[in-house]
Amino acid sequence: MPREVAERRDAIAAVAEVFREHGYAGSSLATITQQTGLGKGSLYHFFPNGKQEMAEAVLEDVSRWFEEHVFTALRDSGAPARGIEHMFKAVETYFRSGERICLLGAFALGDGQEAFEGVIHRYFNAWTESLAGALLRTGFTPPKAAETAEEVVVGIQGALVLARSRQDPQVFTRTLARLKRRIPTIQ
Amino acid sequence: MPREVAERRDAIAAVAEVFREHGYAGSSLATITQQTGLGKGSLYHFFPNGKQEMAEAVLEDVSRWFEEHVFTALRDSGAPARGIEHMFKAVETYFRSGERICLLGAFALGDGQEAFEGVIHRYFNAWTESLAGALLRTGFTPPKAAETAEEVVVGIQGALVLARSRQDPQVFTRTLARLKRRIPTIQ
DNA sequence: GGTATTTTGTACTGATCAGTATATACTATA
DNA sequence: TATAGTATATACTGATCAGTACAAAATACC
Repeated sequence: MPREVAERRDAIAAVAEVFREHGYAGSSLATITQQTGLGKGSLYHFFPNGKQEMAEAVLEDVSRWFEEHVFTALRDSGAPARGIEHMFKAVETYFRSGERICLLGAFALGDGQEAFEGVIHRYFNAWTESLAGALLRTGFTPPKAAETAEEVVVGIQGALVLARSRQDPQVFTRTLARLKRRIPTIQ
Repeated sequence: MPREVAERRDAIAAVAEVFREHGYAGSSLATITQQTGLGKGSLYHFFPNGKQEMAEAVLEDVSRWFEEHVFTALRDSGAPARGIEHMFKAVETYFRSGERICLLGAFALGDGQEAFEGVIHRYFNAWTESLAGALLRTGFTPPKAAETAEEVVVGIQGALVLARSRQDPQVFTRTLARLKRRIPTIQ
C-alpha cells in the first residue's frame, strides 16, 4: 500500500514546515498528513508519542542544526571573527533572508511554551553565550561582549517578527547589516 | 442563573489573557470559559461570530490602546522628545517589564497569522512610522529616523521573545535602556 | 526466491472541538 | 410592579480531534 518509503529525517523536515506555518496547536494531525503526504501510519511509526514527539523532534533538529552550523564556529577559539561572520551568513541563509520564521521563537511566544521550554531555553542560551565568547575573543570587554551578543540575538528575533508582521523580508536583511556594523572587529 | 453581569469591555480583557497564555488555536472555548469565568452564553452574546471575533476584538483593543497611549504622543508635533520618552515608559509598563508578551507579535509568528494580518500590519506600521516621525522632528535625518525607528521596534519585539525564551524579564529592561541610549535627543 | 523487518493505508475509538438553541435570570425604566 | 432589553446557563449538534489497531505492502537480507 505505501507509495514511497521515507526516513525519519525527511519526516522531521516535512513536519517542521507544517509547524512553521500553523504553529503547534494549529497543526492538526489531518493538516500534517495532508501537507507532508505522510499517512498516520508513517507518522506514528516515526513518532510513537504523537504530536508532542513530532514537535520535540523538530525543535531538537533545529537546535542541532544551529549547534553544528553556527554555535560550533562561534566556539572555535582560533578564529572568532570568522566564526561571527559565518554566523551572519548562516542565519541569513537559514531564515531565507527574512521569509522564514524562527520556530523556537514562535514556540516561545505561542502555545507549546511550557511543554518545550527546556529546548527553547537551551537554544537561546547556547546562542547568546557562544556569541558572547567569540566577541570576547575579538577584543570586547566581558560586559560589552555580553551586551552585544544579547543585542544581536534580540535583533535577529525581533527582525523576524517585524518582517513577518509587515510582510517585508527586507526588515531582516537591513537589521543583519546594521547588527554587523555594531561589531567593528569583523569586515 | 447568572452569577454576575459583565460588560463586553471586561470580556475582551479576560479573553486577551487566555490568548496571551495559549495562543489562538491553543485557546479552546472550554479553556476560555474556564479561565475567564464567562459561560458560552455570555461569550457568544458579546462575540456572535465566535472565536474569530474574540481574537479580532482583542487585537483591536490592544491596537487602540497603543494608538491612544503611545502613537498619539509620538505624533504630537510639539514635543517629539517627550513623546519618545513617554513611549518607553508606556512600553515598559504595558509589557510588565518583560513578563508580558506582545499579542500582535505572537499572532504574527503563530497560527492566526493570515486571519489577522490586517490588524497586525497596521499596528506595526503605525508604530514604526509614528516613531520615525518623532525622531525626524528631534533632528534625525530621514534615513536615520527610519532606521532608528525600525531598530527600536525590532529591539522591543526581539527582547520580548528572548525574555520569554530565557525566562529572564531583565533582557527586556536592559534592551529598553540600550535602545534609549541610541537616541541622544532624549534624556 | 523466501523470510524478517520496516513502512504505510485505513478503519475505528472516545474525547473534544466550535457553534446553536432556548429557557431563565438579571437590570433598567417607567 | 410590569415590561423590555440584556445577560447567562445548559443541553445539544455534527465535525474534528489525537491516538490505536492491524493488515498489507515495500524493502532488506540471506
